[in-house]
Amino acid sequence: MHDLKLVREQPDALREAMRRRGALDALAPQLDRLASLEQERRALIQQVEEQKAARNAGSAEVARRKKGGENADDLIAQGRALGESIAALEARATAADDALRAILIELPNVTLPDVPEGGEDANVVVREWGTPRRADGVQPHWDVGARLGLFDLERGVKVSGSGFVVYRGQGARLVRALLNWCLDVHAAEHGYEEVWPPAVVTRATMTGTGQLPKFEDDAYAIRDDDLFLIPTAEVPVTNLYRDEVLDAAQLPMAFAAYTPCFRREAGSAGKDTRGIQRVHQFDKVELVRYSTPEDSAAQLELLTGHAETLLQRLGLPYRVKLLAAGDTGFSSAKTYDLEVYAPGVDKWLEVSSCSVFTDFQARRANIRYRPAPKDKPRFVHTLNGSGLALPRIVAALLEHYQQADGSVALPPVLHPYAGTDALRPAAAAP
RNA sequence: GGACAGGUGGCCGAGUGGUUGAAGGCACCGGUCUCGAAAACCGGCAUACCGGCAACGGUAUCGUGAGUUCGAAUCUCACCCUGUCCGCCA
Repeated sequence: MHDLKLVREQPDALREAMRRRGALDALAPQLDRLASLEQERRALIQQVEEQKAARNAGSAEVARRKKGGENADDLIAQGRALGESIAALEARATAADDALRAILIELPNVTLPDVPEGGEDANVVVREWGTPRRADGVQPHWDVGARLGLFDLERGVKVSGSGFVVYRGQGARLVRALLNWCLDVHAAEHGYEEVWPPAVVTRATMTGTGQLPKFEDDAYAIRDDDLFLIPTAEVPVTNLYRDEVLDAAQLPMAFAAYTPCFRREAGSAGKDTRGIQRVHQFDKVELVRYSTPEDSAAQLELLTGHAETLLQRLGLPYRVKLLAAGDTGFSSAKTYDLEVYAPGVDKWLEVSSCSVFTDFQARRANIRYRPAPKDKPRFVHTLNGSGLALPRIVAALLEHYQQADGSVALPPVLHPYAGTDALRPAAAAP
């Protein structure tokens, strides 16, 4: 959500930001409307407040006269007339305000200056790590998974429908191992507080981080209770401090949270869905940071580095992509995607997305901090990034570490967590 | 799910239709006093929006939303939340 002041004082900046996202054509009518609604709203508010002031003065006079035993019928009649006029004006002001907010809440964030303009084609690979394994002769992960009995796609469909996976045996253990290892590294080495939040949240919470109202179709909803299954731990964790004022000394704050993530993936049917590349429920450890505005750019680099550390320790070759404005998410001001190379499917798989949201989410969720004891509260900057998102990490491990004998070696960091140094064919699952 | 009680400023707490944005206390800030501190005393101490260069003026806010009224923290309705008891339960 943007500041109304930006709408009024720098309409060109807002327009330029939308142009850089390639969204100006689509949003130009709304931007024009925004300007006129803003003026209308202000004019109406002035009239309403003027009349309310008159009514308040009249009411005070009624009180004074009644105390003195005088008649006040004329003033009461006058007040009644004012009341009707106020109600009419107020209805118009509310309508203008609602229309204004409806547009404002669906405008994406302004990207930072160093974000390239344009769409997906303008994304920039800023660095690469490791040497991708040659794709020749590498089995895709779904074949490996089936052969080793790591997951059961058919029965996932039976139980929950298309897009749901059952991990089994060593596969289930691997998922648990990865999650525990990720959390341990972030909590013990990177200074994150571990949190275990609810996976079901209210409409207000979903709105705070920007999932609603625009993307309601993407979320699983529990309609009887107006609750939603979270698409990422970002949602409950960023909303932890909604409507609060933090002390400057508390910043930056850093949280690491594991949750299952639920996404309807409406509109992406058939797109990279083979195997476990895109599923409706997956597991992810999410990093969330709150910082001062001055510090947030540096915090994004720090956060991205924390996610990269994990990929390096897993020995998975990856690249870091700075997303162009048009490919940057609705709430984000700047995003790095981390992609690991999966030789079995011969693709770069997105396993982490690290973003700074500037004050966009903080404004929606009303998360502020006080720079110094006497200062006025300011909005914090929020950030988050995956560290890491699982199914694709599992896929990349199965493909990158495939051995000639049909087994899959595991990187040393996982041995104590997985209870083994490799995944080997076991007795076939029934 | 049922019954009762309750939600007032950073905290506690008064207030059942008319100078109540809201008594009083605590906390906090400034000052007097003091060598210094404590105590005591004096003063200050919410947020958002609108207008204004500013001084300042106005409007709104007593869980949330709607309603009654010239006027609502106070009355009505709905909803949310908290506590206690009962029921159910991993």
